[in-house]
This record gives sequence, structure tokens and C-alpha cells, in this order.
Amino acid sequence: MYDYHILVIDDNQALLQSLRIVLQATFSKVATLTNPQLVPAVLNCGPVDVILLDMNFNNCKLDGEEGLFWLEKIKSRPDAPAVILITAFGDIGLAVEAMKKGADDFITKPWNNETLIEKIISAINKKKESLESVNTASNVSEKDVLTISDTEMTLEEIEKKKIIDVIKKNNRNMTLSAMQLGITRRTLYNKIEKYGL
Amino acid sequence: MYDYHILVIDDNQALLQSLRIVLQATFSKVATLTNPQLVPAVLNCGPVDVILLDMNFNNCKLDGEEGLFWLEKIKSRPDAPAVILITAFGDIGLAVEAMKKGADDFITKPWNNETLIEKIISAINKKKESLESVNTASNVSEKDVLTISDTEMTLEEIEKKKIIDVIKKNNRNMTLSAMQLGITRRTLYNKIEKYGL
DNA sequence: GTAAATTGTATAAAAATTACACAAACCAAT
DNA sequence: ATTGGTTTGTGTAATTTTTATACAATTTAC
Repeated sequence: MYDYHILVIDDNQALLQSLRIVLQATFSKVATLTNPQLVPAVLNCGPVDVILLDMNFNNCKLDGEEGLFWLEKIKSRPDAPAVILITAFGDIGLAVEAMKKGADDFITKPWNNETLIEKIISAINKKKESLESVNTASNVSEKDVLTISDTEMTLEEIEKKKIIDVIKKNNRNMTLSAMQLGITRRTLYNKIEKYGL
Repeated sequence: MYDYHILVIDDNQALLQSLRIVLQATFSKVATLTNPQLVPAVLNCGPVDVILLDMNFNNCKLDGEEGLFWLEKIKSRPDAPAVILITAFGDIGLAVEAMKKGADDFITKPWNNETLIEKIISAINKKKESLESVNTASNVSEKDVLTISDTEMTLEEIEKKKIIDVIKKNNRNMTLSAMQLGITRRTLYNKIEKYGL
């Protein structure tokens, strides 16, 4: 049982129900939604780790436009969860478009439950990893990292992040790290002290 | 006519021939290769803007493994060109996998020549864009940017890049830029002077 | 078990950053 | 056009940081 928060969005109630049962066996929190318009509201309530998003809501249009729209909406948030898209129509163009827009994975109906769960876990792990490099041994909370968009980071924050990255990459070899950072070893120690690393 | 260097890799000679003819009408340099093993050698000779890479070389195995392998190989280079994958078999899983590994686009046989050319141009533009934000008004040549992998950048280089980014984003409003960077306006001027921006 | 490398820390000189300040230029809005 | 608020370069002195070196105490590699 993983302590992850999954949100499933699909307009097919039956599918939603079966997915909920499958996922609840593995993940602690599983929410479902038939109307994607409520996604922002739900995301504002609390962090979600993974969203499973159906590509086709409007039964008439099957080009996935609706899904792509919501994908973009979700991915534009600073706290964007991983998004795995679901589709019944094996359109490669659509899949590629979705990946370009930041989808983390793509599954097609009918799917294999085990594969789905694997994909969910691996999507979460991927997101975790990209955060780890920033968080390691730092006093920045995960929440902070998620909300600081790169464009709003100060030079100091960027410096801090870079230092953590390099030190980690070099297995805490300070001499090497200092060289790679282009500063004196003494200065590196100073900064570590200053930033509380 | 665009002055771009395109490399096409496919084991089907006939297809290679026809692609060459189509592309040469639009792009100045079009090279072809039947054996992907020569890719590294070709890339070492000079810069390539876009690679069109077939997913299936070995006629027996059609799972695209070969293509994915070479995709990874290419994308691991510091001077990696954009890569557009070609496949005859509309496997969404394969497409998604390829996008995850860094492919820039994906086309399926049989394709529309106009679409192909559009995709090539848009892939090049995308690559260009991601470089522009670094190069603007700086003394760093495009070549340099391509070869400095992010992990090898010194703090000073990162600082420089960030400063350029922020100033550009703020339309040269120095007061605002300094605030966003978390430094004094005076210091910002100092750094601009020091870095020759 | 030794040789080489790394660590943590010290010191003084050099360099950068800060907090202010000020006149000139710029812009928006009456 | 004139006014009031903002931005721009630049100056200065006090403060902080970085650098270059150095050294003994580990730690690492063979």
C-alpha cells in the first residue's frame, strides 16, 4: 500500500468505479471526477501525486482536444502532479502531442491493471527524483520547491540548488565539487555554512 | 531553402533515396545513412540540426528496440541534434517510450511530405529557442552553449545565464531584475560589467 | 602499510556586496 | 506642456566574501 493521492478523471462512471476499486487496493487515497472542470478546485484543496486523465470527454469529438486542454491546464500549475493519459483510440499523433505538452505517460484501453499501477508508481518516482536533487540535506520543504518557479528564483537560491546538486553528484567530495563550481574550497565551505547545508 | 543539415537514417535504400530528393528541395544539406552505427562518426564531423531516425533496422525484430537504442545514444551527446523518429508500426507504447527518451517528434509511414518538412522546421526552431535565452547579448558562442553540459557549468556561468534571462524577461528593467535576482541594483551593474554583458 | 588525496580550519590581502545618496533621464497622466 | 513618480547610472564608505596559501589530521587507494 502506497501513501499516494491519485485522482482519476473520466466521464464514464462504470470505468471510474472499476478503476477506483483496482487502485484503492494499492494506493491510500483515490479520488474520482467525472467533470474535468473541477480539477483546479480539487488541486487547490490538497496535493495530488498522479492524475489519470481521459482524453475524450465530449462523446462527439474524439480527437482528444478536450484532454489536451486539461493536460495543459494542469501542467501549467506550479504544483502540477504527474499526469498519465488514458485513451481508447490509438492515435500516435495524439500521444506524441500529449507527451510534448508534458504528459508523463500514456495508456490505452483496455489496459492491464498491473501495468497501470507500475506506470503510476514510476511516474511518482520520477517526480520524486526531480525534487530530490533540490531537497537533499537542505532546509527547503517540498512544498517550497514546488511553488518556486524557476523564473522567480533568486541568484542565491539558484546557487544553493546548484551547490547541492554538484556535491551530491560528487559523493560529497568537496575538493572536486569546489573545482567544478569554479570557486575555492574555502568559499564552498563558507557557502555551505551560510546556507545551512 | 533552409540552411540546415539533415541526417536521415533508414535501412531501406529506396526510401532513403526518395526522402533525400524531397528534403533536398527544402534543406541545403541532406545526408543519408543506412547503418546507424556510423551516426557517432558523422556527428563528430560537424553539426547536424535534425536527424530522421527509423525505428526498425533489423527486419526480424520490429519492436523498435534498435531505434530506441540509437535515440538514446544520440541524445546523450552534448551536441545532440533534434531527433524525429520514423516508424511503420503505429505502436503508441513505442511512441511514448521514444518521447520519454527525448525524441522531438514522431512520424508514421506513409507520411505527408509537407507535414514532415513542417515537423523538421519546428523541431529546429524549438532547439533554437532553447538556445536563444542563453545567448542573447552574451559573448558565449552557440558552439560553447552546446558543449557545456549543465552539470559542468560553474556557479559563475550559471549566474551569468540567469542574469541574462531575468534582464531579458524584464525588458531591461534593471531595478526589477535586481530585486528578482535578490541582489542590489549596484551589484547587478557590477556583475554586468564583470561579465561583459 | 605507505603514498597520495581530502578535510577542516587559519590568516591576511584583494574583491565584491551592501546601504545610501544624488542628479539626470524617462514616462504617465493631467 | 508640466508635474510627480520611477528608473538609471554612478559615487562612497562600511561590511562581508572570496582568494591564495598553508598546515595538521584524517581518509582513500593500491
